[in-house]
Amino acid sequence: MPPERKPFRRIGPDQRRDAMIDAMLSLIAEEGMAAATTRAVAARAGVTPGLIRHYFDSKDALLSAAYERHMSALTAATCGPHQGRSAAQRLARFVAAGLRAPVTSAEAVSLWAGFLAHVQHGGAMQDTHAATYAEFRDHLQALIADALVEAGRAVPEPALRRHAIACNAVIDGLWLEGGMLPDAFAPGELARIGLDSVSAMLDLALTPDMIEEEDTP
Amino acid sequence: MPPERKPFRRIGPDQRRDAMIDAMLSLIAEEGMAAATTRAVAARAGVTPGLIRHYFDSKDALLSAAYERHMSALTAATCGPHQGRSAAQRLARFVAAGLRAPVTSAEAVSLWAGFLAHVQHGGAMQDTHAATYAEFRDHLQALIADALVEAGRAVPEPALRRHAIACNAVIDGLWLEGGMLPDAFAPGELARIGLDSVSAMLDLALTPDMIEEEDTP
DNA sequence: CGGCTAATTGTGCAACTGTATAATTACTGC
DNA sequence: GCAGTAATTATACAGTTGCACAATTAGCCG
Repeated sequence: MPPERKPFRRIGPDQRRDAMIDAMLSLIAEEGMAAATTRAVAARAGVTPGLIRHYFDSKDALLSAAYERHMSALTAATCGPHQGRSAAQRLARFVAAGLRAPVTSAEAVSLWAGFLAHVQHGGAMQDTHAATYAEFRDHLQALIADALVEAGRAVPEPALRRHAIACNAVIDGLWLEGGMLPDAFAPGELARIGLDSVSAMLDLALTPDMIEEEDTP
Repeated sequence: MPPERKPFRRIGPDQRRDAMIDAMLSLIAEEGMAAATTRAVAARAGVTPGLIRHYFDSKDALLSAAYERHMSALTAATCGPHQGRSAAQRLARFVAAGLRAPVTSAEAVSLWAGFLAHVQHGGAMQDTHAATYAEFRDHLQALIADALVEAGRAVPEPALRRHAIACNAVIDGLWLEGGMLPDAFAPGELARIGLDSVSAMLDLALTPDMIEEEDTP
């Protein structure tokens, strides 16, 4: 009797890559970075450990790919093309989008936390980190500038930078709290607090009705 | 010839414990959580790996002790007894203290990041986390309440809670940015931004002169 | 000075990790 | 159909890790 070997199907290379990245992400989110071993990832992806090395140069490469995917998903969900009649409305929607699921969620924050330590201590992940951070803050600063100009206020660049730093901080802080203590806030509460805070800091009215869905097609 | 054995001195038990905790903390801050193995910690503490188990039930117990120490150091430095003539001044000093070294520093944030992932996934560290967080926010909320009452403003409890959440978020966010991009901000810049933000959010004047050192003994 | 105790050392081990590599097999083009 | 090739499996290996345990020794108390 021939030794039984696991049967398998060949699927598209991109699909396999994605399956492994998905497995890695869900493992980190659910059981933490320490549990995300090559064997565990392979098992969850329904493959043999050896296959990981066929698609990625090393475990670190897989980790980098996973990090990149997670961060670009977050950025896309927040910075995505928010339509709005006014600049103020676009800003309001940006703030609210970042403080709602799926961006603000226990899984997203858990993942980010798992990666954070690895980002700081060398590796290719630092580039992704810097790029993501810069994109987010630049986007926010542009939205703020537009909204202030729209309101007829000329703000010099240093003050604009400070505004962007501060608004970014509130959003980050609320995002963190919301992800780490999911039950401590009512749905929509964080978005409202974020809106109020940014309003106060910029002295610019951002009202809840700005973020409501539009039913007019 | 008798096999040479490492000579050693007996030092107070508390001192040894502290040495191991120190070793663990500096190791995590400098080289990340992954590098903080029992052997590495023992080596840095100038001790044999076996001794760790004599003082701590497990590596996790040492980790918990280290986490507790780091967080209580942070809390003490921020919530510490800030004297001030007015409630507004005490609030201003609280904010500024949290956004200055050593609280806001690459080491402190690196350490926190290293622990963060472990906190979320079980263990005794969650209690420390919850306690630290609650202490910090309650302290902040009390300071805000005092400052608003002092200004003759009666604020209902739900609004007060939202204020505390928002102020806490700005401080956390700025702290994070400051620790992760230490060179992106001028000295004192974060404290100023924090002060301005809290001022705007509470509609309460917190001026830079409130946080200056007093020379009168 | 001489023992007692606990602090400290040294060694070993079983489990696990990332990775290398050879052996198989499912699919593709002819 | 049939060969060729890339995808996939299986196995093995060297290094590390946390931890257990017995052997030593420093300091204290009489």
